[in-house]
Amino acid sequence: MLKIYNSLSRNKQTFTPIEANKVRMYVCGMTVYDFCHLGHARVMVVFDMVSRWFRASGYDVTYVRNITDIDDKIIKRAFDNGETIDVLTQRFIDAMDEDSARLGIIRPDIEPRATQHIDGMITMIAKLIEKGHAYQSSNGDVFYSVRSFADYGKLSGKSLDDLRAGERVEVDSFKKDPMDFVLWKSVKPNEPNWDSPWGKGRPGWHIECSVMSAHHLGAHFDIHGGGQDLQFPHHENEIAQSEATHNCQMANTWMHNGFVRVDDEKMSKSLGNFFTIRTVLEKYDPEVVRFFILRAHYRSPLNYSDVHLDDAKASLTRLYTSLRGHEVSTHKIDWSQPQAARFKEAMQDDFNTSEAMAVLFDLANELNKTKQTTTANLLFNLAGVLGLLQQDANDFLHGAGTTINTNIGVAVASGFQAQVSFVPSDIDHLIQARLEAKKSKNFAEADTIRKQLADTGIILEDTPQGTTWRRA
RNA sequence: GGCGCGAUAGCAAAGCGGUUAUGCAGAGGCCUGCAAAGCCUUUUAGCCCGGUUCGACUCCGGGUCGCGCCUCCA
Repeated sequence: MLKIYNSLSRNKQTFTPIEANKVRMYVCGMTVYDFCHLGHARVMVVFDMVSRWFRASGYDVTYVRNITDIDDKIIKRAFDNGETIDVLTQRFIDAMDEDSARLGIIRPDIEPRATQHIDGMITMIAKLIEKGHAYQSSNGDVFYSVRSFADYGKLSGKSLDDLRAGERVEVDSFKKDPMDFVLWKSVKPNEPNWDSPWGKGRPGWHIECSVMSAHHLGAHFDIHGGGQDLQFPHHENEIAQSEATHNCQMANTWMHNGFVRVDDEKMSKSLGNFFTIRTVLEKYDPEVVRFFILRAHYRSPLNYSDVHLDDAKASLTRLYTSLRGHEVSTHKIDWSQPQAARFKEAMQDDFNTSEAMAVLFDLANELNKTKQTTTANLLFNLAGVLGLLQQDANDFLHGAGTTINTNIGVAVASGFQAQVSFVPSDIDHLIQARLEAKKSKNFAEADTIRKQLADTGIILEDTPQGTTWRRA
C-alpha cells in the first residue's frame, strides 16, 4: 500500500486511485520568462520520480504539467528585451526542455499552455459569475469572491479573518474583499489581449490550472502537485475556482515538495540567490544533480552548495564503480527479492527515496563482494526506477556526461601551474606505457606516468582485468 | 499578529519505543610493487528541561533556536 502525505489532510494517507489502476496527476510547471533554476529542477525531478514509481507499480499514469506562457513577468520581460512574447516564451520553453532532458526527466504526457486554453478560462469565469462566485468590478477586472466559497483556506490552513491582506501589498480598491483575486484582467495599452464577455483582456494566473486540469484530467482527479510556495495562494485559489465550478472535490491528494535553499534561505529570484540548472550543469554531471535531489526526502528542505554536490558525486561514483565491468540490461523487477522488497517498502512510504537509496548502496556492497551479475542487474533496475545509474559506468566515471573539457591544451587551474588534461586516447597510451614500465619492474617510470595523469585529475585503478581510469 | 515545518554524529541524510541506516570524511587492517578501487573492523549522534515507560533519538508537555507561508515565486 502506497502512502502519500496529503497537504490537504496534513498527514500520510493510503493512496486509492479514483479509477482502478489509473493515476491522473497534475503538476504546476514553469512560468517561462527565464532559465529554470534548481528549485524548478527539484519539482521536475521529484514528480518525475513520482510518476516513475506509479508506472513501476503498474499504474496507467496520465501526467500533466502546465506551462504558463502569459503573465505580468512575461509581458514585462518581453518588453524589456524588445521581443515578442511568443519569441521569449518559446526560447525558454526550449531551454526548459533541454534542461529537463539532461536531468533524465521523462516528459509529462501532456504539457498544456495557458494561451491554448483561453476559451476554457472564459467559460469557467462566466460560470463562476453565474453562480455568484465572481464579479466584474468598475475597472473591468473580474474577481473571484473568496467569501463566497465556504471552504476557502482548507488547503493552506488559513482563515480569511486571520489573513493580513494589504499589510505588505496595497489592496486593490476595486475588490470587495482584500483577498479576492483576479480571474480576468481588462486590457492595458500594448498588452496582449483576448476578447471576452467582459471586454478585451487577459486571464489571471490561477484560472489556467483549474481549466487545464479539468480539461485533461476531469473535474476530479487523483494528485495535484507543485512547489511548497504554490500552496498559498495559488493552489488554494485553484480549489476555490474548480470546486465552486464543478461542485466536486478537485484533487484527492495534494503534494508539495520542499524548497531548495542556499545558506539556509529559500532559493528565489527576489533574494537573488538562485542558481540556474545550466550553470550547475557546467560543473556537474546532470545525474549528480538528480542524485543530489533524490537523496533527500522530497518534502525536506534541500541545501545547495558545491560541497554537497561534491559529496553527491562521490556517492554516485561508488555506485557506478560497483557496476563497472558488468553487463546489465533492463529486466522486470522481482519485488519479492528481499532488497527489492525493502526498496519498494521505502518508496511506498511517501516516496522515501533516501531509504530506497540506502538499498542501492547495500546492493553495491554486495555486488563488490560477490561480483554476481544478477546483483548488478537488480541494482541497475532498481536505480532505474529513480532514473539513476542508466549511463554506461565507464562513461560516467570518465566524465563523459560532464562538460569537463577533454581537449588537449585546455588548462586546468591547479595551484600555481596551469596543467594540461588528456583525451581518452592519450590516457590509453599512457596506461600502456605504464604497463610496459611495470612489466620491466621500472616502477619509478610507472609512478611518474601515474602522477602525470593524477595531476590532471585522472585516477588509475589496477584491477585483475587490467587498468581502468576515472576522473576525480 | 495568524498558520505551519524542522532541530540526528565532522558533513549530508533516513528509519525505528529496546537490535549496524546509508553515503562522504577520519582511524586501523586486508589486498596492492606502491597506489587507487574494493573488502573487514572502528571513532564521532540525536537542541534544552520535564513527563509517560522496565526501557525514548523515537511518544507527550514546555522552552530555545532555525526556516517557511500569510505578495509574485517551484
